[in-house]
Amino acid sequence: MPGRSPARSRRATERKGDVRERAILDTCEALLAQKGYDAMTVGDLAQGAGITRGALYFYFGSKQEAVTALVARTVEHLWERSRTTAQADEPRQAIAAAMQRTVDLWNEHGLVMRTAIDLSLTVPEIGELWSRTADLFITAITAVLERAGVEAGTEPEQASAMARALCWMIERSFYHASQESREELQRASSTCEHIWLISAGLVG
Amino acid sequence: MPGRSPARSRRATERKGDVRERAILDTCEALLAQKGYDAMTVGDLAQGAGITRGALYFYFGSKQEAVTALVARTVEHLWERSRTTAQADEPRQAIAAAMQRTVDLWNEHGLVMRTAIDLSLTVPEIGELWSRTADLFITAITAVLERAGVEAGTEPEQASAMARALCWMIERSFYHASQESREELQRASSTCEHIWLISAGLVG
DNA sequence: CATTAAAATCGACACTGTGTAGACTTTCGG
DNA sequence: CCGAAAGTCTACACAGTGTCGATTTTAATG
Repeated sequence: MPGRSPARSRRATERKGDVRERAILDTCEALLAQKGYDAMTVGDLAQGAGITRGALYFYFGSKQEAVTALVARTVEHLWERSRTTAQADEPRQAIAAAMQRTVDLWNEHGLVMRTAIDLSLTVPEIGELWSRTADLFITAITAVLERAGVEAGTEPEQASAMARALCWMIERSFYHASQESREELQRASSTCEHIWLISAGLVG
Repeated sequence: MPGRSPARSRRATERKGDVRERAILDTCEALLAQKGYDAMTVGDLAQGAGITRGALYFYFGSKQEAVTALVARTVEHLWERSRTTAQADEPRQAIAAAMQRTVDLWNEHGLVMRTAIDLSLTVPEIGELWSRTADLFITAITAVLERAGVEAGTEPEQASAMARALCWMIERSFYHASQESREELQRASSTCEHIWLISAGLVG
């Protein structure tokens, strides 16, 4: 890997490699949509980026590494957004807002997110990224539940564990729905929101 | 594939191939646990079953086919059980019983079930098997919700859609928990049961 | 602007796993 | 006991992977 992780500080001119690297990730995303992870070959990736396999290995050590980088790019963008978004105070509003943001997220990045989920078992790096992302959500849900009056704590029927289950519910529902259509995603969102509200004791 | 699906009727002597086929599937299950799907090779499979690769291709056309057969075997066993299990009338009891059965299922077959879920995207055959299994659960959950007074119908806040979301919640929660430990699975079950009860309006 | 070290690229090679073909052996019903 | 079906093996052709050393391009610098 070239000029990677450590604070890339201010750089005068953009290295040619940076452009290529982006091209590779873009190609990766496109191929993932076209043929899926398994069918996608390192050769395809290189060809799509306009270089040979040999050259591609200069950037990424394997298909997995490339996809991991793609997931990292997407997930960072996702963290960015969640950091800069205001949190509502009133639970009902907070829930509605969170669900809407999540729908947007899946509409934009559904493909990469599904890929991340699929690979989080087999590629530890991706597993780590995704689990950190999930933790963000779980923490947020926990906070809302507690503010709505659900007992705090980590026992099976307290806020933390419930938040985890709700998070998985949303993940899986969106995973499936986002494969179908935007409408389906919207419907899934409504259902999940409803269950979340009930679980928070905000609907009777 | 040799003497497969169609009613195997009563057979005088068991074909040698039937034994071998079972051996292959058993080996497959063991290898899945040891090294996981990706790392498992057709050669490993053959070796584990005491034959050469060439011979293995007599039984299954590929690694995927073998795993599909393993999933089919497990899932059939699962359907069998759900068919012969009595359904309780009282919703609270029905929910508790269903959750307990599901815990048992995951304790026994967690590995294969996780594999099935992972591969249901990439292997259409497995996707079909698993989606049919999920439908069984969704139907059952729907019935319980309706008996508990949740409005019937397929709109996002009616029984059917809610059942689907709850099913995904359980699937995903169990998927993760069953990787950890039996205790974790039991705790996840409690949490899911709690949310199911609340969603059915039976607690609160 | 000539130099030069780093960055980027290429083609060829060795390796591993897949799936197929054809020949050989075992099993077992008639 | 004989012949067909069932089961097995070895050998091969092929795909994709990852590595290596040689070569070309880039861009900072004196």
